[in-house]
Amino acid sequence: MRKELEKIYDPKQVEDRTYRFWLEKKYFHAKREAGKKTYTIVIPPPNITGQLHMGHALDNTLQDILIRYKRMQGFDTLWVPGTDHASIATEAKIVEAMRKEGLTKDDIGREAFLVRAWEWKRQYGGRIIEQLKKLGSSCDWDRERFTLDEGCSNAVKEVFVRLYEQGLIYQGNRMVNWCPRCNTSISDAEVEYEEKDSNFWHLLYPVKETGEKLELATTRPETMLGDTAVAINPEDERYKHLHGCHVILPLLNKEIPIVLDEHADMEKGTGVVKITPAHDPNDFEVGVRHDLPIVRTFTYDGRLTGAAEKAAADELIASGRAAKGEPEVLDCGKYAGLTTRQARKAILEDLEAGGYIKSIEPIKHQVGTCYRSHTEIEPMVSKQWFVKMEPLAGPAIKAVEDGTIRYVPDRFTKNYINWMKGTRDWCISRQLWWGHRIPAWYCDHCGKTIVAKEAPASCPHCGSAALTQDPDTLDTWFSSALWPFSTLGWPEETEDLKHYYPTNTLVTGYDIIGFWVSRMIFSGLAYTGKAPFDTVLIHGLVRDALGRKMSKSLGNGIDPLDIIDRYGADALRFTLATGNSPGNDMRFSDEKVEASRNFANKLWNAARFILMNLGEEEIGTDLPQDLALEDKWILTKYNTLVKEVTDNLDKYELGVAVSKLYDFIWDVLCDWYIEICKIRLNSPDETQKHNARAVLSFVMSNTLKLLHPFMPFITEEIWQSLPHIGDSIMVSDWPVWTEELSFPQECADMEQIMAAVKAVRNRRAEMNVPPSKKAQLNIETENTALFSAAQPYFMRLASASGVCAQAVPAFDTDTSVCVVTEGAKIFIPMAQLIDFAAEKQRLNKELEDVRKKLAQIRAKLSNEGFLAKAPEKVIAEQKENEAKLTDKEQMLLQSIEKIVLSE
RNA sequence: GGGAGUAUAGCUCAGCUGGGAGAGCACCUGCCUUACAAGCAGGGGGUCACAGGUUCGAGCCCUGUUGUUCCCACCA
Repeated sequence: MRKELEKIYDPKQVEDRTYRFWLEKKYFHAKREAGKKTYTIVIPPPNITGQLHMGHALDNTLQDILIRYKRMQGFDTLWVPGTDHASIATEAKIVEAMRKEGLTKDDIGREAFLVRAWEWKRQYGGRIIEQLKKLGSSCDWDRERFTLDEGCSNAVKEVFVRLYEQGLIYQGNRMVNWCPRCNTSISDAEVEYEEKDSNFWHLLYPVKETGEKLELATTRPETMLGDTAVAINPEDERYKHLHGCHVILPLLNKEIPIVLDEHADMEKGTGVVKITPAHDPNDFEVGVRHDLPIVRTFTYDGRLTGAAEKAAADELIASGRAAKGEPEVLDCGKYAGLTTRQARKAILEDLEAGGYIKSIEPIKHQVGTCYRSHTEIEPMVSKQWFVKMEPLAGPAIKAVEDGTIRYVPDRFTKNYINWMKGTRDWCISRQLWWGHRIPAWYCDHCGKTIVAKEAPASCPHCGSAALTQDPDTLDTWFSSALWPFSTLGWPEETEDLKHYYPTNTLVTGYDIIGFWVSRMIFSGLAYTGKAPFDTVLIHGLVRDALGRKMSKSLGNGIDPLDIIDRYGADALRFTLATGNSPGNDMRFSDEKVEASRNFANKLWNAARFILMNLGEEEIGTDLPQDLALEDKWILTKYNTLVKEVTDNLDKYELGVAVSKLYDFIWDVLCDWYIEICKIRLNSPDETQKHNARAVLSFVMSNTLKLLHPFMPFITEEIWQSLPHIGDSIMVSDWPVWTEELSFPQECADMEQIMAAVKAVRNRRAEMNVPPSKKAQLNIETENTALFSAAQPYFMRLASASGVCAQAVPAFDTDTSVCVVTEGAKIFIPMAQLIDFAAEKQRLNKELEDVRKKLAQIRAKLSNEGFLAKAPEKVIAEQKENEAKLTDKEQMLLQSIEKIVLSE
């Protein structure tokens, strides 16, 4: 029973139903089939706080195309889905929600906070999964994972303990980027630079020994209370007399040394730099070199320190439990408790009053901000956990250099290697609650640190049972880095891990190569001994129609769900695949989706036409024995398409593959083949009818397979209506190129006729002859058999009333219009319809064009260099062209003469 | 400061290893030709950013210039 299809394709009638059908049939589920090659992708896990945006839509469309393609090719295919706990982003949202209730984290405590967080996850974590399903993603939902689930947490602990034992994780007082808003440290990669207006304040610090005033510039005067030195360049002639001297720090009246350090750039400013080791990364390094005291003057929530903070720090230092490099804390006295912004103002006022400000110079300044909250980050010395990168980076660079892992497109290799080489130690501890808690305990008694997967009962050093776990959690990316193998069960040697790891293709945007891809690579190599994937397919950003980044603040984001609602998931996927070449950004606009929607509708109507013509006849999936010229032509074209689509998918040129499909379906299949088939479908000959139906059905059904990875819903719907074997197109066999469907001679013949049809149409259109006005075609050709047999084509496609083909010139050329195409001169006797003057003008223009081209070719052919050095094939081609054009020139001259005669 | 991308029709972009400039949208003309007006047929429109170079031949390769986008580092 065949369904009656609607005139306009309605995705809403099809998509949800079809998706449920696939789920029920368990087609997405990977079964670990012995003897089959595997193909595995792990999804870049979206944040549980997130809503599906265009970036996700693109990323997942590309993955689904690859997965569906490989599945049809017979691979044992697994696409692992899941979500990311996104510690900093999620925590921020929960804190924000609590703030509206008038609550803070400290009010409710860690446990109650985590209860809320899990509740949040329960409520929103599923949302984005449902949205991915709307897209048609064929993920194995039975294997869905979450970065904070038991298995992933186990993997995290395993890695932490191993790295600690290998000395690759260490704890230390180091300069970190502190976000006072999020109240946590963040990694270097999480700092974004934004240009802001600011000032250079030129300050004057009195020199103790000479009494002169030393001028220096700063952008952050509020840090001056923490200055522990002033640096000058050892080579700087201007200040040689100050070597070994001291300055008096204004406001505090504290004596601090003048140190000699390369960091002081003689070219910049006055060549003098104030050194604040606790609050500037460079100054910290200077401090280490000169063994300067580190004086912290900011609290972790961005205020100036006071007596209480000083007392706490003093006590810690006195207890002897402070780690090496623990900073001193200053009681900032009258400034204590001010925010850094308030402190800047107050300190500047006091400096001004004391005559310490020489001048103020406005500048544009790149300021580091938190990628999450966009708050200005404060560099702070604080005790954090770090991963030592150097030993891990080496193998990760090698794996890409030696081709174990390949970036597509290749240019991102360089990008990656630069990142890897430049990377500093990775700060992995976060002062947050939502995340993997660091598996480290401190003995309250002896102060030693214990790192273990499970909480130890007592201190292995002193036996004390009084242990306190490190309150911090790990950077989200620490667990994401393990994603390709933690999701498959690592560190357990699970069947899935053995079977599906290493994975194959990782699909992601270039914006997280540093954050994520590089960390997965070194993690995979270090912990599993294998590269986690063989190919990294990089795509660009989806921008709006004006080329701007889609962002919340601009409000120019386009909601993929809205697009699906209006145009269907297939149209969205097709749009995203079509404009896309690896690594390049793309612009998204409604017009493009409309074009895709129109394409879907075109396909739908072609299918309707075929189904309508199949009638009640039972047609198998085989081709008929007796193929017509047009059948051999379309099959040859189809066969080529199979090869092109397959090759381009293998090269990850998904955009090229999909545009080949578009051209074939629209131009070749619909505009030509279906039109030609109408001849036989309307004929009374049942065999002819049957043959046309069978070939149409064959070509459509197999073309649908090629299109299925791109437009899964509509292809399934149509495919099931056509004669088919099996339950679903998504598990049908991917077509392969075959010699049997290659008919080069017939293909060339057909194209000769098509060229003639086009020429006739063209001429008629130029002369404004309506299609209803039929005309006889008299064709002078050496291939009379072909053109005579083509009479039905000309009648159907070129408004011919009849065709007469002869080898010798025998037509009444005086009353005919002539068009010349390859292999034929066609005379159309409709002199009475023509405006002779216009026709003559047109012919002259064409003659001019032909002669221009001819001159070019002749210039080449008379060039001795060309004849000597160009390949024979090219020379032959040029000669052939010359002959054709010469022929055409003659024809045109004759035609012009005819017109002149008949005038 | 270091690196990468990109510049082709009015707009968005293809153009594979050098060998007669392409598509979609937009525009113009003619068609409701019983699958599709979300359609069919035809058409106009380009100094391939600029300047050199290599080559018999350059949109494509090399050098430089300009515009534009992005990444990394630094900016006391």
